[in-house]
Amino acid sequence: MYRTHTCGELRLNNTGEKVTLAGWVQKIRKMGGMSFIDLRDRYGITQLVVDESASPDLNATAEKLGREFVIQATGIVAERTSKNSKILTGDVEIKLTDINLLNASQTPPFTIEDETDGGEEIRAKYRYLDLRRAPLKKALELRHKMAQETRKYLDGIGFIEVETPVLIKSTPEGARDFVVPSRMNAGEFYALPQSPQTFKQLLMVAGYDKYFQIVRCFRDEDLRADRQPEFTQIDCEMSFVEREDILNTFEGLTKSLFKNVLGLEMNEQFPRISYADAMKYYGSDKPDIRFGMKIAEIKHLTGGKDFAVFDSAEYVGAICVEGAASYTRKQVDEITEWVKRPQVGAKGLVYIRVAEDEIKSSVDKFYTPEELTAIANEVGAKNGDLILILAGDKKKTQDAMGTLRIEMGNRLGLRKSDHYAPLWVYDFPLLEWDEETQRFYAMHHPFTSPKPEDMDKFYSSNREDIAQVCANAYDFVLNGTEIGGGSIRIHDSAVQKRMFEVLGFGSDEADYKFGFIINAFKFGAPPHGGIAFGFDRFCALFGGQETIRDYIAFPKNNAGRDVMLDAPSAIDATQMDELFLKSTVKKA
RNA sequence: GGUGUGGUAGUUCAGUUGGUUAGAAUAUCUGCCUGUCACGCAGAGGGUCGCGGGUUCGAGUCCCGUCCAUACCGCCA
Repeated sequence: MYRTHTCGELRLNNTGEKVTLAGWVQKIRKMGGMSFIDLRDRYGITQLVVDESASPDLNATAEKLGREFVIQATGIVAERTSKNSKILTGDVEIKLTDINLLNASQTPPFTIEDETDGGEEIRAKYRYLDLRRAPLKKALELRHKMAQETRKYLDGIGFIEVETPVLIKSTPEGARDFVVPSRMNAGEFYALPQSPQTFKQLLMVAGYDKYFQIVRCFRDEDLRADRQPEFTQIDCEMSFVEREDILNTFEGLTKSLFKNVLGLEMNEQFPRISYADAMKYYGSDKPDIRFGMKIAEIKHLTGGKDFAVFDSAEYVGAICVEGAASYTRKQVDEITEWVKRPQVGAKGLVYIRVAEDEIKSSVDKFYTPEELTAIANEVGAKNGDLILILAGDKKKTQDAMGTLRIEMGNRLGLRKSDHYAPLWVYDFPLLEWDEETQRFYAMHHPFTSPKPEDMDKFYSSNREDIAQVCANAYDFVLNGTEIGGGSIRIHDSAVQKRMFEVLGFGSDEADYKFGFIINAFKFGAPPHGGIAFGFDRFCALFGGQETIRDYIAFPKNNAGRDVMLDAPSAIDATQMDELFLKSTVKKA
């Protein structure tokens, strides 16, 4: 037996017991006649003591130890003379009688501590060392807990977890597919699933009316702090349900996760907002409602004063930044520069300072104090507030207002990571017209059902009508991050056929890409719908982080590389030949 | 594909107007130290200043190119 206890469990009531621990040497403090060794494992840190009572052998072994050596240590649990309240085992220490060196270690390239001295890159290369650190360990433990609670909850309400294949068929709509060449079928490729979408719908046809899966998905698109090429979804589908059934079911799941993982009781129903209102009031389809600062359209208050910028603008939007009237000219200029960056894309920024005795703006030339006060009233500004105004093309300016709102929320510290504001967004547009390719694209995916009341428009021959069709789709948003999305699906093969027609697929093309599902729908498809949650993001938000990388044991870097494995990499000529591939670029 | 930021000791960083032998902290090693827990004290070793080219008497510093990392935009049904 390697150990009798872990490094995290010994307490005062173990005093006098002979114990054996095994773990990694976190730190050695040599005091001359005695030494302290911090021994670490997954469960904690326990202090070992080598003092004058130790044998020469023991002293010799202790002398050789370095950081991250793996040892087995036997001794007697003793109460410390000076206790350490920072660690759970801080009241006790082990007076060593024996050390067994199990494995030496090279000096690690960075310190294995909560606040490491290592940067991102070196830690990614030595991920197995980074994972020894407590913050990463906590992240993975949180993820584990989330997964277990999800399974427990969904199992408890009758869901069945079904695994779906990873080698599937490429359907080049939406994100790019990762593809896998087939050795047994010359010149043909599998694709890795972007989601198990079609399979879960086929499971509905098969009668498994409550399905879920915690499943890996793959998308070959550029990465972000919250986007990895392979990521995990909590993927769900239900039959004989309407939108409300799905929303209530997964609101229940979310509440149970909050309760059982974070200890937060959320008794209120989650707020719900339409896509149109989300855009209008927050300039985003995933509003962060941890703070107010709603956007107000003020075009009607700005006209006819010869201010060309506002007069020529399709849209004028304003937000009220509470308490920011004290911002200096320099600070306002800096925000102006910020909104003019290409990433935000505003042409300029108009401000109004609302102070006790006067109302002052960057457009005083054009507007009287009374007119400015009318704007202040419209956005609900009080004394001491600063109003920020952008104008221009409606869609772009709304987006920019949304970005500015988030930025001001950050600057004012209104986006607290330990405060959770869930939100459902629904009634998304079904389709988006793309000028470049002159066709509609599905905003969600091509199996999303139009809202029943929009069915007439859906069958209209007028492009404007079709563009206005609302989807029976919904997103789950937490703190301004899109966590989940889903829809009620099309289960009628005629409607599905119309959808492919609207998307500009010929019936041959639709058959080639989606023939299996069109066929399946001819055999009694039940009404169904579902949702998928981005599990990595969900975990990161529960952990109070914006980046998902620490919640994935072995993530990829910004360029989609695994810098530890050095993948992707070239393969040798034999492998290439077997797969009917020609070497064009790199040699191994 | 684009924009910003960064690349200097094992690691995290500083390095002024282009000017002597490129510094600090931490890590490592050596010695001292019997109650430390960010131990302390004394000392030592450790550098292709990402890479290539250019300007210059002289480049970590300026210019051009390139690679890498990172955040964002495009992209992500």
